[in-house]
Amino acid sequence: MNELFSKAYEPQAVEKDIYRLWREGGYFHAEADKAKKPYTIMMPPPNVTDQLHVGHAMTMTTQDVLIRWKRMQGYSALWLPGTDHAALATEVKIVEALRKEGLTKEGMGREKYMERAWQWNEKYGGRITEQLKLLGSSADWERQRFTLDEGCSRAVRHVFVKLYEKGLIYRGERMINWCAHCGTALSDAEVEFEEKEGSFWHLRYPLADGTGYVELATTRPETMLGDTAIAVHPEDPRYKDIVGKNVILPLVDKEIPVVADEYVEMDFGTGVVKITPAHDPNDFLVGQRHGLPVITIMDEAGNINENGGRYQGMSMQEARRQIVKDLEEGGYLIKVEPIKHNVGACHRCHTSVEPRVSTQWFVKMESMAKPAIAAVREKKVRIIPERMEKVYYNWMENIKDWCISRQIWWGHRIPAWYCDDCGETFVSEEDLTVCPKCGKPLRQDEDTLDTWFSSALWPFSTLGWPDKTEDLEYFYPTNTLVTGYDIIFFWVARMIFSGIEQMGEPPFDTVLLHGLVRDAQGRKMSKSLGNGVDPVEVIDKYGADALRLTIITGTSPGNDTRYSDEKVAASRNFANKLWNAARFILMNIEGKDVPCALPASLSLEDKWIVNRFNQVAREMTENLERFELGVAVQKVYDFIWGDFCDWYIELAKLRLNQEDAAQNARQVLVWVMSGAMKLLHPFMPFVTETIWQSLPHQGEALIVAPWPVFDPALRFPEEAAGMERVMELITAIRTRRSEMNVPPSRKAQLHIETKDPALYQAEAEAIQRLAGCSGVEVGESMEVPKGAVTMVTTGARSYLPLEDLIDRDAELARLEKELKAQLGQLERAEAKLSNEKFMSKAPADVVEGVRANCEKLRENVKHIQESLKGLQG
RNA sequence: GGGGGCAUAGCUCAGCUGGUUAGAGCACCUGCCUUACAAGCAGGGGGUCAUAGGUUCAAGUCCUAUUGUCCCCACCA
Repeated sequence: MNELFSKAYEPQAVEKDIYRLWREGGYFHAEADKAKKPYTIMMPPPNVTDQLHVGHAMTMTTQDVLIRWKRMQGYSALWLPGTDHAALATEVKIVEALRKEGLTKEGMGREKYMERAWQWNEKYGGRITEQLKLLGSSADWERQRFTLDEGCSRAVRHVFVKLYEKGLIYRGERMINWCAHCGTALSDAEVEFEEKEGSFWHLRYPLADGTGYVELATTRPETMLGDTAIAVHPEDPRYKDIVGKNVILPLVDKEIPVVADEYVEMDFGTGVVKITPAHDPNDFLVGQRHGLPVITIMDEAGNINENGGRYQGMSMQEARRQIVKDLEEGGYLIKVEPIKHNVGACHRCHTSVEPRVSTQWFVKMESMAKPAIAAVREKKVRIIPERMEKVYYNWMENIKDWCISRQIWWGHRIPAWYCDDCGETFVSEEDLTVCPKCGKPLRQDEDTLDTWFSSALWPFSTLGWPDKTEDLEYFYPTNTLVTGYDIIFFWVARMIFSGIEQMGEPPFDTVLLHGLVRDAQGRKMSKSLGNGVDPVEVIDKYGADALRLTIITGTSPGNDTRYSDEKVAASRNFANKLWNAARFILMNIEGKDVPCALPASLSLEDKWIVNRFNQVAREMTENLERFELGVAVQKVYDFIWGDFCDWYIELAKLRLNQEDAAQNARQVLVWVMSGAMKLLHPFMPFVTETIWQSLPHQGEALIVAPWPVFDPALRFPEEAAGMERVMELITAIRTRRSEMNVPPSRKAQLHIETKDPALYQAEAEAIQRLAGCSGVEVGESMEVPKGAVTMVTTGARSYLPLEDLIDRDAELARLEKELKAQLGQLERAEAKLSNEKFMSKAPADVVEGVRANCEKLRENVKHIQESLKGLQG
């Protein structure tokens, strides 16, 4: 026997070797193979600098289950892996690393910085892919890509130029979200709103004609430096007279007009709004409508600029304090009211974003959003769970232009060049140096692109696009895109419109959205809470299979799940269960020639287990097709533990000791175990491969073994039902013995009264062994033995004489209780059958079911009544 | 302000298009080292399926409302 087969499963001892076996076998690699159908998953590229967390474990396990299943089904299954340069997220880390060395990016200059960034990237990046391998990810590592590699960069430039030429990319002065800490513009999707305690400062702006003042309220008093008007609602009777007049902007001492605009809500605050077109998106629009000047008062570092007069150089926070103080001293502050309001924060660093007008590059969204919406509406792209479609529509239908330029250096530099001499702008796939118009030197745009611009192209840029490659032809469009519902906007939506725009068809047919993994208390895992789980540690302790099983068990698409060590321990126990079942089989086939094939003749229990296996194979396939991974794995778990181990192996033990029956039993054991390993393999690849390799098998590896297909020749419904009646009896005896505290050593002769003696006779030995009887007597009718307990089960009444152990009154009471229960059920069933409406409206098979049940209950009742009579008499 | 999820055993969750007596894992109780496994085996207790209505022959499942809880979007200064 294989000496690896220690009593307990030790994942650490096998996982590395098995992974190497797969890689060396080249099983992860997929080719454009015309003889096979393609099945493709594009791995959502983790950030280069990421460390494995349970969220990755969820995403990757889900994808690996699907890809392994499809590979076994005979598809050319490509799971294309890679990493994302994660522009801003990574730059933040690089800058931080430099800071520790006392360096700044500005200090070292762009060229030096990029050199260092790439070095840093090489050193710290890529750890994530090694960690993904620990999970068992069967991705095609030969095709691994990086969003900043040469091919992806070429695709990015190609798309940029194409969209620019179509007028879908433009540069302009617009209101954007500015993160002063990161020093860059952000897209709307990168702003998170957090509810914060703030203040509502009520201010008094004097009318320029000296006839009084106007009261207004603001949450951001410092922006008054950029006020170019105040606004009231045109219908507001309170302010009719002042529209068109000027007020004096306090502290700045400048006259600004009072305008009327419907944007103002009369009921909110005082009904007067200060208008700061440069630092509020709504004010910007009001400003445009009224031709107001736009005065930017904040610089890129988040400080008050030269337009801020004596406040110049202060941070926005400092300026606020000083301005409030000055307003108070000047008598302009009426009152301060506490208020809860939502404040936008940078998705990366969580500092408050400041709305700010600046010149940026944008992608025009309207025309691309339309076909992207239609693709989902028409089910060209199916979103699972379906309810998430609404989230997608809602975003796509209200989408604004996408700000794609970032004032950082790590990323795809915008392929735009400016001629300072003639003022022309050139956008080009090739680097330009001199102005094609006037021959003067050109200056390239300093900015880089939003990281999601390149990941939006992932499904085709990774297959060689813009070249027309064989891979692209074969694998595009891809099939299943697996990701968390939290990045529908960032990524899924953008891939869909990019795929349609560039390739003419959506990049995948299905989006499978899984939930988030939370901690045991249901909280989001986060660094600040310190409740994160390191999957590498979990794998070390329990094994990758246990982690994978835990993550898939009990989850359904789109629903969050909780992680706990206890769950992983339970999964580890299941791996151990498999291991021991395999050990048992190996012990029994050692030195014998046992093919992995069903024998010509099958016993009752063989037919039962084979029938069950066949059924489970079908149910699993159905559930996998519906992406119900949690249900699918539950089926095979129950089959292996509940049916195969608890019943079939125990039944087989008998036959293994009988010369004539042993070989058949061995073959069925091997065949079913091997088949079960196939069904479980996508979920628990390491332990199943290890076991499968140890058992007699055909083919070189389980990872490429054919997925079990439902086989009509293996249906044995009659025999399976018979076996289940026998099992019901065994359980009933065990229960009775346990209830009566009969010690296991105490055995008695079992009498079975049944209309189907052949069935029980055939399984007499099994019943004797599993129920702990001294012998079994079967007959069509028999006298109730004295001092016996009675078991009424489907199709049989059985007696177990245990005279001295029986409390006659207790046994009577028990039978009475059971009779009552059965009568109650019978009554309900009969009521249904005599209910005309039920009989006329319920479908025939339901009626038939009730009728059959009714008959069974009547028989049970009869049996119990007879037993009662016997006991009383 | 708009949208959505969840609410089932002490805990974590299944329960597909409504159809016999609502399931599993963990925890708990009882008895077992039955030569694959004590990370195990056998048995057991425990649920008026959040609340109130409604549809139906039939509701955990469908509809309406309510309560609690979590999330997403919007961002009225």
